Formats: sequence, structure tokens, C-alpha cells
Amino acid sequence: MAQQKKLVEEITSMNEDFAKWYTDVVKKAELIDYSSVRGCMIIRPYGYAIWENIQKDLDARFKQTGHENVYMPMFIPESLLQKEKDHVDGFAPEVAWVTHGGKEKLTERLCVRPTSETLFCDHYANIIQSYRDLPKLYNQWCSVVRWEKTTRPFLRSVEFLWQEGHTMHETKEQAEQETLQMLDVYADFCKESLAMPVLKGQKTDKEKFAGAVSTYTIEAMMHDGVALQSGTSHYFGDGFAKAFNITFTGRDNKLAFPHQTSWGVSTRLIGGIIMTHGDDSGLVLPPAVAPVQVVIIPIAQHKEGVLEKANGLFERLRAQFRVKLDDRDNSPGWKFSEHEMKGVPLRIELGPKDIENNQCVVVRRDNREKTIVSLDNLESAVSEALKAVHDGLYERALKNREDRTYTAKDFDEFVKISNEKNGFIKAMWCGETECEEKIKDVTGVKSRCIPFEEEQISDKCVCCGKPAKSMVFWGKQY
RNA sequence: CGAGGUGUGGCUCAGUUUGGUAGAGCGCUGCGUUCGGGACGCAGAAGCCGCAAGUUCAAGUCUUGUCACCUCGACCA
Repeated sequence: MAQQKKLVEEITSMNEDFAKWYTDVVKKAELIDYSSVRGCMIIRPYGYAIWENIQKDLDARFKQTGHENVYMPMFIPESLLQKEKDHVDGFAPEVAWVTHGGKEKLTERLCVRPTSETLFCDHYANIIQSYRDLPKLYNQWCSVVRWEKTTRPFLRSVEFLWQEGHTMHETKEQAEQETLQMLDVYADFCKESLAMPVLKGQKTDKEKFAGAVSTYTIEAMMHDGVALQSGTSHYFGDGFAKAFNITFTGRDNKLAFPHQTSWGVSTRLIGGIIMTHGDDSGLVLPPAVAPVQVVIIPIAQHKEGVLEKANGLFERLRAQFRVKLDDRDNSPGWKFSEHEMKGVPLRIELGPKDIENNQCVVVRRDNREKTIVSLDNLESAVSEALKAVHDGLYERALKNREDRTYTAKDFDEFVKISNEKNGFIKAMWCGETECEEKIKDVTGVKSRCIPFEEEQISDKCVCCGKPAKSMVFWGKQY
């Protein structure tokens, strides 16, 4: 037979141009559209459905760990933003300001929240009086605005959707424990629901959040070897509490400042999913958050009984799975490609031959493996196949990270690796910001984190040769 | 924000050098034939050429400005 003619332009191959591949996928999978506001994106139904699934899953994990949802205003008066110095220094350059209400100029301008620490603190000052009021475990789902100079869909946009948890605790220990607990919640979620392996660790002083005592991070590696900071959890100590005069009467009847945390993940996770799992045919979605987990494609659907039978399968499966029957009037091949582009984890093909044999063909998106399944035990086969897709994605992502993780013992080696490869570089560090900056200036590579699981590569700093304090993962980032 | 690039039906682009009645493929609509990896035929709809000024008898094409997007740097979730 003649070669199949290409009707639709394919997306750019990952190896040819990863950045272009990314934007192609984001557009062709109908996740977003560009809007008429610079740097702001329209999240389309298919993209938003992924976010809804992420929200639903994470929100349940937050509730399980005792958190409550609230909603804070989107405006912050300038005076409030300025109460904590490091914080305002960190965010002031990238906030949007509201200066007028209608035609009236405001006496105090309002910023559109870039993050809500200050609003939560302002409120906490009012409602926290006693140790009996602690802990306060609040979270909010909202959007924030940061006037970024260069933007990319999901990875960095001027407005983005996220959740921000803000908690207050009686003791330092409790707050630190909360900080680490939420980092674990994020890491577990990434592994169990997004099939994304992440490194847990602490940010260096240079990279930590504006106003935080310590910042913890989960770092994922994208398919091209570039890092993505996928979630952060901060311990604030009592710095904000002092700045906002939040006090409580302790068990000893003395006034004390509570200890604070905040933690967040954003729609950036969707960018992470795309760049972790996607391939040259488009998106590949982890089953737990895929808007459509299974698509049924009837073959020769005009023939007697095919559509009826396909519809029967649809009715059976929808009780347990997010399933879609594609009975549009396109050719099966066209539908295959379309749903591969959109990353649907499983495809079921059902044609006259199958119906004759009481079977269907189940095809995995991650490796295109085809299995013939008896219709008698379809539900369990689908369930197993979805799990296999999840595991397959996780293993592949983990292998990619391992293959792209290098070790540098001295500076020359570090420079050589960073010039030749994208990936994580493990190297020892003395703890001085000076060395961190030198490494960045020379190689363009930044510190990702000091991992919780450190290795003793050597006893000397890779940069200055002085005694090393910790091992650091280094890498380029999105 | 610095350097480079691109803006022409929904999409990808040709046309700009040398100003002279807006093109192609795909997609879309209708009808028919097809259907196990992006099917085929016939008929049709759809663009004041990113936007704004200017030069000219005449501007997609020349000039100036402006906006958006892409790539690479500096900054960030």
C-alpha cells in the first residue's frame, strides 16, 4: 500500500528543539490559548480539567493533614506589604499596582497579591490570642500576579493559579515539622499522582524565599535534563510575627510570638507533567490526573452493531473510570493520533473482529503496547493497565534523572560537565555564597538544593577547595 | 530589560528584493464513498496582509512608531 499521507503538521521533535516542542504540545493538546494580556494565558477546558484533578487530589491530602481552606483578598495595601523588609525587597520589583478606583486616585495604592503572607499575618494578628488558638492551619486556592519579564505557558506566567498554605504554630519544632510534613505531602503527590520523581532538599541561603528562615524544595528533572522547582515549603521562624505583632499567651502565661510556615504549588506542575512525560507524539498524562483516562475508539463504526457495543463498553467503564467514547466521523487513525496528542493514557479499540471474539484491544499511551483483552474482565484489565502506565511513566522519568545525574569532584570537572550536559551535578560545597555565585557566573548553573539524602563525594568544596559542609545538587532550571 | 528573529483566511507558510485587482496546502461546511495508525471525490464559505501614522495616482510590499509571539542572555513558582 501507499505510504500514509501526513495530513496534519506534526509537532516539532523534542530532540530538535525542546522549547518549541513544549509550546507545540501545549497548544495542540488544547491546554491553553494565548490571551490579549501579555504573559497571561487562557487555560482551556482540557488544561483546566487537569488542574481540577490536581486540586481535588491535593486538597484531600491537605484536609487529611488537618488544614482548612479560606479566601483572602486579592489586594494588599502598600503599607502591609512593606512590613517585612526582606519580603518586600524580594517581591516589590515584580508586583502590579492598583492606583485608581474608578476615576478617584487611591490615597494608598494596592498591590495585586504576588503571594499572601502579609494578608494572612494581618488576619492572624486579629484572631490569635492564646496557645489554645494554635495551630492555625489555613490554605487558599487562588491566583497570584507577578510581573515577570519573560513568560512561558504554565512555567512562568504573569498570573498563575496556585495554592498557598499559611500556618501558625506554638513552637519552632511544630512549625518546622509542618514545613517538612507539607514537603512530604508534595513529594508523595508528585510520585503517586503525577508519576514524577522529585528530589527533596533545602535551598541555600541565596536561593531561599524572601523572608524565610529556611526554604525546602522538591526538584524535578525534565526530559531535557533541566530542573523544575515543583513545590516549596518555607519555615519563617517568628520574623513575620514580630513584624506584624502577632502574639499569643503561652502555657506559661507569658506573651510569645508564634512560628510560621508557608508552602505552595502552582499550575507550573502541569508544565512539569508535560516536560517529564511527553514525547514526540504529544502529551502523556499520568492516569491519576488525566481528564480522560480511557478513550474508546470504534473501528468501522458504521457497521451493524459496532457503535452499540462500544456504547455498552462506555457505560460499563464510566462507573469506575473517566472514559470517553469517540464516535466522531473521523478515521480511526486520525483519532489515534488526536488522543495521543492529548495524552490519554489508555485507548480501547473495538471493531467487528473483536466483537465476534468477545474482545477488545487495549493500547497503552506510554509505550504503545497492545493487549487483546476479553470483554468479560475488561474492568480489571483496564485498572491494571492504568497502573502499569503510571508505573511505566515513573520508572522512565526516574531513569532519565539517574542517567542525567553526574558527579563532579573538582572545579574543572564541574565546568566540563556543565558545558557538555544538561542535568544534575552532584558536588560538595563549603557553604559560602561566594562559591555559589562563582559557580553560577562561570557555568550558568545554580544550586538546586541540599538533598536530605546526602552523599560524601569528597571532603573539599568543589569550588574553593576548603572543607565541605554539604553536598549540593546543581543544575539549570526553568 | 539587552541581542536576534517572526507577524498575510482557523493553522503552516508563499508573495515584500523591483509598489499595480490577495495565493497554496491543511482545517472548516455540504453530499457521496470509506473506516484495525492522521482516507478519497465533488461542491462551497472564509483574509480591509499585527496595529497606527506617513510617502505615493496606487502600499502586503517603502518609511517611522507601536504591540504580540519565538530564541538566547539577566530576574523568578
